[in-house]
Formats: sequence, structure tokens, C-alpha cells
Amino acid sequence: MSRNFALSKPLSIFPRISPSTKIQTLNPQPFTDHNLNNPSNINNITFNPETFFTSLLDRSTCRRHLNQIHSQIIVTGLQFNGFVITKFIHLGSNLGEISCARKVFDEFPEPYVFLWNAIIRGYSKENMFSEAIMLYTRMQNMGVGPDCFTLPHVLKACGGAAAFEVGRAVHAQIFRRGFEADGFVQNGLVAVYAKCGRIDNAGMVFERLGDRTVVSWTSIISAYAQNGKPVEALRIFKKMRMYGLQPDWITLVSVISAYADIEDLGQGESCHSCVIRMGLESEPDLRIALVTLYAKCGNIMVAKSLFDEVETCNVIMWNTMISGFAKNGYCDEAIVLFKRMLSKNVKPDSVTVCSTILACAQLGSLEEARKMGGYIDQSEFKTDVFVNSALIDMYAKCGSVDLARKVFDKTKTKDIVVWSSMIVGYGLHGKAHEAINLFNLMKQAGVGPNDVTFIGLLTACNHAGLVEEGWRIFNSMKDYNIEPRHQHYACVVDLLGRAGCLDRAYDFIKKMPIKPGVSVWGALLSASRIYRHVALGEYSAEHLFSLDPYNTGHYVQLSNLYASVRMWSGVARVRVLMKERGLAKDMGCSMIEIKGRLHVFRMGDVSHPRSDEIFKEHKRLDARLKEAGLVADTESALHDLSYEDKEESICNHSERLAIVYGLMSTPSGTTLRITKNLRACVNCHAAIKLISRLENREIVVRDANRFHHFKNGECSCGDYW
DNA sequence: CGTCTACATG
Repeated sequence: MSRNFALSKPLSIFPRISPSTKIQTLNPQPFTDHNLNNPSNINNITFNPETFFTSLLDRSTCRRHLNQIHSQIIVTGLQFNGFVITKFIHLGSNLGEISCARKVFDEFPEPYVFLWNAIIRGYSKENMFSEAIMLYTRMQNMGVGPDCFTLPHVLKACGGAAAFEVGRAVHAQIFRRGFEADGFVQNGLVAVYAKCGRIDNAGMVFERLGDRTVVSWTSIISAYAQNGKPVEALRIFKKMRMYGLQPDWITLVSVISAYADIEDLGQGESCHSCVIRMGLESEPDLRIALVTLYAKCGNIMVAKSLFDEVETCNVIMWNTMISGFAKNGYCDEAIVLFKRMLSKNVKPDSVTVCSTILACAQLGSLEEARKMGGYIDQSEFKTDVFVNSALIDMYAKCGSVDLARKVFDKTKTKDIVVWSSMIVGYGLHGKAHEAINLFNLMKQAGVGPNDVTFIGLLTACNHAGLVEEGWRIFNSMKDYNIEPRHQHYACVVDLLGRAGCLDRAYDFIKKMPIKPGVSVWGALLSASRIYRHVALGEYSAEHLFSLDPYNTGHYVQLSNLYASVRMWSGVARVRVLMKERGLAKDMGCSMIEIKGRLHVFRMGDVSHPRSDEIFKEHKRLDARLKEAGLVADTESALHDLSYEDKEESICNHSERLAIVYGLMSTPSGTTLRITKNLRACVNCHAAIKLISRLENREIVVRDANRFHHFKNGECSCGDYW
């Protein structure tokens, strides 16, 4: 195939080579603009072009030269040389120029299997899985049979596309063609089934594997880890160690992420030291796993310091840290990190923006949410289903169910998550009829509900007080073959509790097929608090104190219950209990946005620059409220459990300060949006209702649990929360 | 020439 020939003009751009030069001893200098554009050192010499090009293609690292190399290949008549063209396709896909590789592939007349392998590998590497699978099909239609190198690439594509049926078909071919003994192919199959969520199939392939290497074990360990079975994954890891096999770094990635899943910081840390012992600290993917571990275990500072040590982070590292912050409630930090990433010209992907949107949702600032929405709107992500469901959730959680609906309406492909996000959004705001209408539309659109859809519907009924409707919906779950989960039971208890059917709620709990947990007992306690049922409240609280002993909220609820029936001894007992356990009442904290700035208030807070004005205005408003007949419920003033707080006027609660500041600094008629960290207090709730009428303002308050829309002296929660 | 990994919406 090779022949000597005289250099013709276009090749003069290449560096000087003597005819006898062996490829490996070629001038190792990189293929740069300098030697490209400096033809002076090139003369008419002869050489072997095939070896020359294969070597060049092996060494080149610059995508700008691909087209030039291609035209040189054509000039030298090597465009029909299979070796050269295969190398070219390899290089093209390694440099991320898959379309260039494809062009060359398409121009090649002979159906050589290694060319197909190269192009399928390229698409698989570029995550263009369906294209890879299509080419595989076409290859067979053209009568080219796969070899043992084709199959791992195809399997990777099947896994990436989560294409179970295709994967199974490929599995069948593997048998027919006798590749079932190939370890690479087998390990690939385990991974395909794992990524399609078919853990049983993965296990079957693994069981039949005769020669299990570290890679085989890693495949099955990660299969369990990826499918929500971290405990099982770790069990298999121990088994692998018993066989005397040492994990490689990829094994450790899977093991660490399993420990992250079960939030076992201790074991995770020993993996970390193992990583250090093995000298794998600088392996980027391992570091990502470790950052995830520490973030999931709530050790965000350690996660951050591991992140900070990395000089150049890839997108996934950024994503990991951003979502770590967001999930731990460090919303500001997440958003700041996103901005820093943009300023460093790192291109975000859909995962990045999903995590940042989550941070905005948690922050609750509609202003910040709008900015994020604007960014998405002019980005490539505006049609991404993941991103759109995150946006719907964000707008709903930031108080604007209308903006959520706008995103919902313009989302073309509505999957179950998109529908459910919107239904849950309506649920948060107590818009039960809208939620139910949407549920019907969803069914008409041929999308089947899942468990989250029902959580949305039940919370909607709950927050809107539609007890019977909610009960009916709960019972309809079995028609859809959806097993109620803990959350669903909690919604029903809440629902019955709201109606004052405490005994029925208690009966319902007793008949639950699963062990009632925190949210179920929490719902019963909160119903007991509202209907002043001390015995049931105490009973629920007992469960809560043992299940969730460090959650201050439960203690406060019980104390409020005692206070409401003037059982001061009970209030004192709770206070002692809290002190014993080292708990202090969470500081109430409210935020309001004015002109794009977030103003934070705490109880009796005088730190605001306009504090004097605020308190003056506050006093004036208070007088008006009294005049209008508002009587402060002084008994529940004692719901503040610390002695210090008791002296503070209940009127100084943070949400009031935020509202006063909002009234002062916005034109009349503007909707005020407040976010607070705790549940609304009885006094403030009554006061805000009145304020909404007196000042003729809509006031939207997001408390720790739900939204309250105050308007004309009424609240959307119907005074139950 | 290839197999195992990390981040993500309700």
C-alpha cells in the first residue's frame, strides 16, 4: 500500500524528514503554527506517506490542523487507505471533532469493520449514544459483522442511552456470535444492565463470569450503588476483598459514593485515608466522590477545602460543589460559586444550572429566581426537561405559582416530573382545584401519575382544606398501583387532623402498614396543638422526641400546646427537657427583598440601617392594629422558650419587622414577599391578615412548611398550618 | 483498538 513519491507542493508545510527516518525518531516537536507556516526547512524529499500520516495522527493534539491534515491526505491519495483513515477518525473524535471524523468516514468506500469501530467509539465518547447505536444497526445492515472491539463501544452507548431493549438485543448477538467469553464484553454488559436499572440482569451476567477481575467486581459494585442499593454494594465490596483483590481507583469511587449514600462518614473517612495511602488523592473523579461524601454527610467545610485544593476543576467538580452547597442550605455560596464558574469561562452544563436553580429555590428570593430564569431563557438549556422541572419548582418555592405555570406551559416535552413539579407547586400554595385540574389534564395527555404526583395532590387538598377530596385521592392510589409511602400517610394524618378528626387520624396511624415516622407524628402533634388535645399531643411528642430528639420544632409545638391550655407546668417541663438536651429555640429570621436586595431581620433586630424608622413605623402600625380590634394572644407569647425571649414583645417578631420595612419602602399596592425560617406564629398570622386589609396589600409569606397568601384580611391557609 | 467511576429536576 505504501509507495515512495516526491513531495508535492501542498505538503511543504510539514517539517523536514529524511527518507530513512524511522517514524519513532521523528522530530518530537509539537505540531504548531510555527512549523506549519515555516516551509523554509522543507525540501523535496521522499518518504513513506502511510507511516508518516499514521505517526502524525498519533501525535497531533491540535484540532485546528485536522482539516489541513485531511486535505494533505487527499493530495497524497491516501484517502482510501484504511489505516490512515481509521487513525484520522480516532484523532478527530479524540479532539472532539466528531463531525469532521464522520465526514471522512462517510467518504470512505469500503465497509471495513475497524472504521466502523472507530466512528462508533467516537460517538460513544462524545455521549452521542443514539447516533452510535444507529451506526451499529447500519453497519449490520450493510453486512459488516461486529468484532470483539466493536461490542464494548456499542455497550457503552447502550448504557449511556439507558437503552435496555437494544442492550438485550446486543446481548443476544454476543451469544450468537460467540463473544460471550470475552471479559471486556461481559463487564460491559454488567454496566449496561446496571445503567438501565436492571440489577437482576446485571447480577446474572456477573454470576456467570468465569474470570472475575477487579473491573468485573467494580462493575457489579457500582451496579448496586447506582441503583439505590448502597448496602448491597458494600457487601459485595467486602466479598471482593475476601477474595484477596485490591480495589482500583474506580472501585473506590463507587465504594465512596455508596458510603455517601448511607451517610456513613466514619467508613467514608477510612476510604479517604485509603485513597491517600494509595497515592490517588489527585485523581479528579475520586476527589469528586470525596467531596460528595463530605457534602452528603453535612461536613460542608471539609468538602469545600477538598474542592479548593484543586487548581483546575472540570465541570463535574464545580457541579458537585455547587449542589453540595445548595443541598446543605448554603444557597448564597452555591450561587456565588456558579457566578465564579462563569467568570472563569467554564461552560456550565444542565447539571450545573439545575443545582444553581435548586439553590435559588431554597433561597426563596423571587428576584434571584427571576435572574436565574432570565439566564436560562437565553441559554441552550431552555428546552431541557430537567432544567424546566427545576425552574417550575423554583418559581413555586419562591412564591410565584404564575411564573411556574408559565415555564410549565412553554415546556414542550412534559414528562412525569414536569407535571408533578407543577402539581406539587400548586399544592404548596394550597391551590387544590388547579392541582386536580392539572392532574386530569396529565392523564388525558397519557402520562401516568407516580407517587410524587400524589404527594402534590394530597398536600394541595391538605393546604386547601379539602378533606373528603383528599381522602378520596389517597384511596385512589391503589387504582394506579402506587404504594403509599411515608409522606402520603403523613398528608392524610394532616388532612384528618385539619378537620379535627383526631381520633380518626390516630386510628389511621395505628393501621398503617409501615412504621410511622417523624412526619406522621409531627402531623398529629400539630393537629393536637390546634385542637388543644393534650393527651394525643404528648403521645405524638414522645414518639418525636425519640425519633428526632434534636429537632427543636417538636419541643416548641408541644410547649405551644401546653401554653394554649394554660398548662404552665408542661411548658416548664419542655423547657427543662430542651435544656438537658442542649437545645435552644431556633432564632426566628425573616427576609424580604426590596429592589433586588435581600434584607434580613431577626427578632427585635436593630441592626438594619433604617432601624429607627422601622421601629417608629412599627409602633404606628401596631396602634392601628389594636384600634382595628387585634388582641395579642399573650398566652402564646410564652411559646418563646427562653427566658430572654419572653421579655421581648411578640410584636417584634422578625416577620413583622420585615413587613413594616416592606410597607415603608415599596409603593402602595406592591405585593410583599417574605421568607421565614420557622413556622408562622399565631399572633403574627392574625396580625398579617389584618395588615393585608388595612394596608390593602397582598402579602406572601413562605414559612418553614408552606405558603401563606394574605389578601383582604384572609389567608389562603384558612388558619390551619 | 475495548470493559468498571464522579455531578442532576418533582
